[in-house]
Amino acid sequence: MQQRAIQTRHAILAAARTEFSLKGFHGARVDTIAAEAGVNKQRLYANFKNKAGLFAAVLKAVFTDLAREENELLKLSMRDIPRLTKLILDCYVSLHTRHPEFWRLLAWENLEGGQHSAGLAGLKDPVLTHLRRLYERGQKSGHFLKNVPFEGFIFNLLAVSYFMVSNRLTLKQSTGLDCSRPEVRKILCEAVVRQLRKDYK
Amino acid sequence: MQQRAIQTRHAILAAARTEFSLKGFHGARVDTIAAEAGVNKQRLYANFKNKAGLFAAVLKAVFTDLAREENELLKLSMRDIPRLTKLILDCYVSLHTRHPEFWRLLAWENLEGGQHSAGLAGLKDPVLTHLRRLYERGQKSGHFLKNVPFEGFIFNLLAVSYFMVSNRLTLKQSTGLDCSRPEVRKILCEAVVRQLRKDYK
Amino acid sequence: MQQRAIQTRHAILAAARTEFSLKGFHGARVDTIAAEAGVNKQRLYANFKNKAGLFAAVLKAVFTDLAREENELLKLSMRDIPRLTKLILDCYVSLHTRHPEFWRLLAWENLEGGQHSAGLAGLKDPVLTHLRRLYERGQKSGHFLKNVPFEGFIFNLLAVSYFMVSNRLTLKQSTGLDCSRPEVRKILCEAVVRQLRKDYK
Amino acid sequence: MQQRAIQTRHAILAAARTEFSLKGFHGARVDTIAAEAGVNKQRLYANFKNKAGLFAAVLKAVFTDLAREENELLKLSMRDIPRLTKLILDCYVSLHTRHPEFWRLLAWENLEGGQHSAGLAGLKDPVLTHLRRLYERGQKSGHFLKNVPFEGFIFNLLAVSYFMVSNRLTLKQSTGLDCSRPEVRKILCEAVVRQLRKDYK
DNA sequence: TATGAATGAGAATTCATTCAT
DNA sequence: CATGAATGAATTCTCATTCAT
Repeated sequence: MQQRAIQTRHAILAAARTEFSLKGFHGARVDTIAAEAGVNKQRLYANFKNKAGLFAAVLKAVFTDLAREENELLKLSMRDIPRLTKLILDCYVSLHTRHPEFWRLLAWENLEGGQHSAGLAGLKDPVLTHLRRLYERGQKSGHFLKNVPFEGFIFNLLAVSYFMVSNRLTLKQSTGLDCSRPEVRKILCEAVVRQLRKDYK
Repeated sequence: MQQRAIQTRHAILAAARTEFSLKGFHGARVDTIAAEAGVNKQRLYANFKNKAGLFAAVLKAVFTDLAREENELLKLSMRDIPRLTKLILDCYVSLHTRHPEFWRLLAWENLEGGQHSAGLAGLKDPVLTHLRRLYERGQKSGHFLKNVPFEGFIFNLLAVSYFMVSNRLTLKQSTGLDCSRPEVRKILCEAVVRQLRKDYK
Repeated sequence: MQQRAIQTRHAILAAARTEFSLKGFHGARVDTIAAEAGVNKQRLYANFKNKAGLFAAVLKAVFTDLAREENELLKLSMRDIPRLTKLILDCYVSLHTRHPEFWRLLAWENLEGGQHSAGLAGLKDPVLTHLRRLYERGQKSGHFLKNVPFEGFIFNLLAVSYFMVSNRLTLKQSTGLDCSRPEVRKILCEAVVRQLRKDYK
Repeated sequence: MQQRAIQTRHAILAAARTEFSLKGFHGARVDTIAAEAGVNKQRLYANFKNKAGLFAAVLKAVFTDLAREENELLKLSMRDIPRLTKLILDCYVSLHTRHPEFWRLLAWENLEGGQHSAGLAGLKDPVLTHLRRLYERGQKSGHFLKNVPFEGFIFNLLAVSYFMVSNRLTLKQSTGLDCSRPEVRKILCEAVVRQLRKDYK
C-alpha cells in the first residue's frame, strides 16, 4: 500500500471512529465520514467494502487501542495484591474517561445486536489471565474471599467503571448523582473498593 | 378524547416501544411502527407531532411503567435488612430481564445526550428514599459498613444489574462470560452479594 | 385503489415500457422513467417494489397486449387453410412492426437470462392451440407436409418474422438486405411462403 | 508494439468479449473486464480509448473470428447442392451454439441501434457470394425453386438458426419448445430442411 | 509500459413527513 | 377521526474515467 493510501485509510478510520462513536451505526452518515476525513466517498468503499465493514474496522481499531492501554495492568505484581481492587478500578475508570469512544461503541454494539463485533473475541485475554492469577494468589494469601471466584470480582469492577461513565446522564436524572464531577466519582469508587475489601468491618 | 382515539394512541405507543427499543431512534422506522400498530401513519403525526415526539412519549411511558414495578421495593421492611443486598439486586436484575426496553432506552438516551429524557427527573425518588432509610438503619444495626454511604451501596447494585444485561453480547466476546445463561447470572449475583456483605470472611 | 393511484400506475407503466424497450433493464434509468411518467420516484417503488418488479410488470403488460392482438389469428377457419402460411406470417410481421417493444423486450429478456419473464408461461397458448388444429387438418387434407410437425412449421414462421425486424440493422450490414424497406420485406415473405408451400415445384 | 503489450491487449479483448457478451454494453463492468484480464484498468484505456471503443473492438474481433469459421462454407462445391440447405443450416446452428457471443453481440447491437458495428459492413461477403453461385446453379439444375431468389433462401436459414439459439428462453416459456435440448433442435432443423426441399411431397 | 489511488457524477432505494379525500 | 396517495431530501453504494508514481 502506498504512503498516500495509508494516510487516506487512517483519515477515514479516524473520522469514522468519531462519527460512529457519536451517532452509532445507523445514525452515522457515510457522507459525513468521508467529508470529515477529507476524502472521496468511494475511497471508503474501496477500503472497507461498506458501512458495516467500516464499522467493524473501527471497532477493531478501538479495541486494539484499548487493549494497549489496558496493558499497564500487566505490570501489576504480587506486591500490588493488597491494593488490587483500587488499582484495577482506577485503571478502567480512567480508561473510560479518556476514551469515551470505547463505552459508546460498546453500547451501540450491544444495542444493535453485536452484529459487527463478531471475530473480536479474546482480544483482552492476556490482561484478564494475568489479573486472575494475581487474584487467585490473593485469595490464598487471604486478601480476597475464597467463595468469590475471579469472574465475580472482575465483573463487579467492569460493571461499576463502565456504568459510571456510560450512564452518567440518566443516573443524574434518576438518582441525582452527577458522575461527571470528579468528587462524586471518587466517593463512589471508594465505596466500591471498601465494599470489596476482605477486611470489611 | 374518544375511546377509539385512546386505543389508537395506545397501539402506537406499544408498537413504538418495541421498535425504538429494538432499533433505537435512528434505526426505528415510522412506517414499521404504524404498520405494527395497525394504524395509518398520519395518526402517528396527529398524536405525537413527529418521530422525536413519539420517542419522548415512549420514554416517558416506559419510565412510568418501570417506576411502578420498582414500587415493590417499597414493601421491604426492617426485617429485610439482613438480606437487603440480595433483595434489591434480584429485583433489578429481574426487572431488566423482563423489560429489556428499560436498559435499552436508557442506553439510547445516554448515547444521544439525554435529549429526550429531560423532564423525567425524580420519577423514582420514593423508592430510593425508602431504601436509603433501610440502609442507614442497617448501618446503625451493624449490617452495613459505616464508611460506605448509601449512594455507594446502591450505585454498585444499579451498575451490576444494568451491566449484566446491557453488555451481555460484548461481555461474552471479551471475557467469555455468557450472561444470557441463568446459571452464570446466578454465580455473578452471588459473588456480588457476598462481596457486599458485612460478614465478609 | 383510488382513481388517482390508477392513473399514476398507468403513467409509470407506460413510461417504463418505452424506457425498458429502448434501453433494456440495465440501460434504463429509474429516474428517467419517473420523470417521463411525471410522478415521484417513490411512487414507482410503492407500486412495483423495485426496478426488477417494474420490469416484470412491463413485460407482463406487453405480453398481454400482444396476446390480444394475436387473437385475430383465432378467427382463422378451415377455409383459410390454403393461405395459412401467408396469413400467419403477415400477422406476426405486422405485429412486430407495429409493436417494436415486443421483439425488443424479448431480446433484452433473452440476453439477460430470462430472469424477469418467469411466470409468464402459457400466455399465448390458445392461439397456438387453434393454429395447431388448423395445421393438422391441413396436413390431412394434403396442404401441409405429413413429415413436418406443427412445431417445425410455426417455428419457422416465428423465426422469420422476428428476425426480419429484430436484426434489421446487422442484416443490412452483413448481407445488404434492408428489411426496413417494405418491398424487401415483401420479397422475403413471399419467398418464405413459397418455400413452405406443399405445391412446391 | 512489444510482445508484452500484445499479450495485454489480447487478454483485455478476451475478457471483454466474455463480459460484453454476457451482460451487454451497459451491464458490463470495466472493472470486471480489467480484473478478468488480469491487467490494470488504465491499460484498457490506453489501448481502447474508452468502454465504447473497447466494445467496438470486441465486435470487430468477434465478427472476424466468425467470418473465419464461416469460411468452411466456401469448401462446398457443386456436388453438395442437393444437401445444400441442410449443410448451411447445420453450419450456422453449430456456429451459434459454439460461439454464443455471436448472436448475443448481434442482439445487443441491434437493440442499441447499430452504433458500434458501423464500418463492419461486407465482412462476410465472399461466403454469401459463393453460396449464391451454388444456389443459382441449383435453381437451374432443378434443386431449388425458380421463383425464390437466393436472398429469400438464405434469409430463412439465417433467421431460423439465429432464432433457435437467441430466443431459447422466451420461446420455451411461450411455446414450451426447449431449444436447449439437442433433440428438439434436431426436430426443428429437420422440419426446416424438409420444408425448404424442392422434392416436397 | 504499467499500476494503485483517487474522483465526481449518478445509480437504486428509503425515509420522515404532508396532502387530499 | 381516519386513510391511501404523494413527495423531496437523503442514504448507501457504483461506475467510468483520470491522476500520480
